[in-house]
Amino acid sequence: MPRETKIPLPTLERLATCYRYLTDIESRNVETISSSAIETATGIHAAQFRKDLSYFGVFGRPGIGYDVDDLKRRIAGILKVENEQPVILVGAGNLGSALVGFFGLPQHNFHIVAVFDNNPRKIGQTLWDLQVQDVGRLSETNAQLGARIGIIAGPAVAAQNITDVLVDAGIRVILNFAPTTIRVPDGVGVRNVCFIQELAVLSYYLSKLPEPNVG
Amino acid sequence: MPRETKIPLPTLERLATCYRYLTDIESRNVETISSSAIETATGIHAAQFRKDLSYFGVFGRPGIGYDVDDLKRRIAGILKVENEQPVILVGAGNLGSALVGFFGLPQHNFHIVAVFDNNPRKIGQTLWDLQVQDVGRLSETNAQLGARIGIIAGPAVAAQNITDVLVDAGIRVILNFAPTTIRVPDGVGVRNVCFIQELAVLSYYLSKLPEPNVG
DNA sequence: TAGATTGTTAATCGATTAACAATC
DNA sequence: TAGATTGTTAATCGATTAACAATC
Repeated sequence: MPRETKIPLPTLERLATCYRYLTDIESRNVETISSSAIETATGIHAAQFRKDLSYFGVFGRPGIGYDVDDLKRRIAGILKVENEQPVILVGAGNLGSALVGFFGLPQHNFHIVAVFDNNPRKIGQTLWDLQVQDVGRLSETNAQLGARIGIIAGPAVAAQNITDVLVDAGIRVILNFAPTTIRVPDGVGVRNVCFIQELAVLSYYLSKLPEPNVG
Repeated sequence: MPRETKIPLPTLERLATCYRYLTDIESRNVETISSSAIETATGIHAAQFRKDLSYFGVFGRPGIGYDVDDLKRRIAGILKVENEQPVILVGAGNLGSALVGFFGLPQHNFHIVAVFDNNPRKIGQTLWDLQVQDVGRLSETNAQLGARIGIIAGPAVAAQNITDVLVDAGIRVILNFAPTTIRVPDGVGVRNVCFIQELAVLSYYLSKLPEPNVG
């Protein structure tokens, strides 16, 4: 099998942004869209967007632009988000609860099919339509469910243990909300979301901004 | 005033990661740490980390490494996270509630001092130690509080309105959790966190991973 | 046809990495 | 001193942008 050209990570992130945008405008009756219209709406540079698509041989029509439905389908095909995918979540705290209840997830074909925690006070409780399960039974449960996407919404101290359990249960990619670095074996993908780091970067921005209304 | 060298964004993100890590190990009695130990712990390449620090004239000792306390203080000074900073939050839903209750925020000197919503059923309710206020009074309230950091935890359809209100109220940097692109005037900083986009990128990873146990 | 917008190339820009003299 | 690790330079690498012939 010929190796696919290595796709830059920023390209994938931009395609995800674009896909989210196309989902937004689907309801409106727009048939075609140009790369510069996408730039206006999303901030993604038009030439860059066209280049991003060119990695995958996605084509618009010169002089016209892109068919919205077609473009959306093509990007969905690239990101492999056309079909429902089961997701398991570890950590039934506030954040975990927010994620399970987040209506945007099913809308984008991600379905949280099980929630786990190690806190006996939480195990057995109901979170929306799911019953919180003992994290000790995660592997067993996922043998049935077959999820390959996992979300860590537990505290930093537990994150590495949770990671190990997830990987053991066949999870192949992990979205980590715990503010700590987790180690995974080769062949497992991780993305980290860390509120505090985001705020820290914004704090730097803030310190560099000129003060308004001074003098 | 001589213009400071433009700092690469990835440098700031790495410094934020490093800072979070140094906060973690503060409790353990480690006095010094080398750039390669930081690489092991955080995945940040050692040479890159040293280069990152060099933008700011932060120095370790050849042959020894970095004094942990000193390094932490210096990075805090760069990111301007040494002192408590007030933060206001818009959106008292599940995510907003999770953020207000997130113990990691005060630990890192970010204090959510007010929560707003436009839903009459939520206004007046208590979220942890805060009472949800009418978003219509945000500007008025923030005139007292003086927060310059804002968090958007509302739905995508409301995000642009919320943004405008925040900017109007003197907010200078915004952490946006709504899955949509917001427009801000020049001089206002934004960072977006979008769960769905993270999952979409992971979904791509997943499709590229070799299937284990096949054949 | 004229106008608009594409895909792609080449030029630019910026970030990462390797290497090493300096130094604790 | 010998070993370790720094800060910085130069080389490499990769991503972004501008420009334009092709084409609807």
